[in-house]
Amino acid sequence: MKESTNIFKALSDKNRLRILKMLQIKPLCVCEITEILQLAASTVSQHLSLLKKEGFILEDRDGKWVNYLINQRPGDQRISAILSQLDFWLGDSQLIENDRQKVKVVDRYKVCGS
Amino acid sequence: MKESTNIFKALSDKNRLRILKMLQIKPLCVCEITEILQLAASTVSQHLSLLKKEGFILEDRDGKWVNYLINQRPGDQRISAILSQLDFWLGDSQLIENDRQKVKVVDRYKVCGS
DNA sequence: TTTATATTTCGGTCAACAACGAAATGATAT
DNA sequence: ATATCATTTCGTTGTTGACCGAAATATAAA
Repeated sequence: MKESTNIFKALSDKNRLRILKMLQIKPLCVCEITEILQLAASTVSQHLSLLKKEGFILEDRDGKWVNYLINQRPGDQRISAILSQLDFWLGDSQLIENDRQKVKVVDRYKVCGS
Repeated sequence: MKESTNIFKALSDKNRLRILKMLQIKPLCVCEITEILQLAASTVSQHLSLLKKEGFILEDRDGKWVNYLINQRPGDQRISAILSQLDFWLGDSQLIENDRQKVKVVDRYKVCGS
């Protein structure tokens, strides 16, 4: 029997919250997120891996890209509760708003593999 | 303007969650919580200080004791949402159930200062 | 005032974790 | 098959946070 993980832990990291809010705009691949957050690709990959493990997001391979997207039907009710109320929990954040603006215009053919 | 603190951070620590659930039974002083969690009093004091700062609990000095209690009217809506749904977020935990049983019988005149 | 008890603050240790770059892997295109 | 690009895994490093004991503070009792 495995000790249940603390659901709040996955959300205690600011960059993981930023990623979740970005994915609410549209699915993104690792290098797009890397570009917006200005973190190493390996770091972003690890955040995504954790969010996936906890059930917040899904991955969908598309050729050489791996797209990550919000999990619309999470097994755990608490996940869907959080996802549907993320704005309520986070409040206003200029940083996150900026991220989301960038998501709308990011182009993987430009930002990846220059 | 102050950067808003991440509300999930206060809840990412297991012992702080245990404390919150204990205080939902009844107000407790530091040494009672110390006895039940089997942590140093200084550690418990720090957890309580953080929970108070975030608005989850209040303190109420009573002579040499400082009682901590759930904040029934938190300024932040998110706090009351969490407090009223803590069971939903935490699920079943034998550890926490045990804590709460102990809260019901703990006696500060016995466990403190001997 | 002195003593005792409860709590907080302080300084330090250790473990957990976020971050990085390099190497390994997966997939496409040449 | 080889080259290229996207991603993941691995090993390391610096930071953060939980924890402790000792010292300082607050209150009550003697």
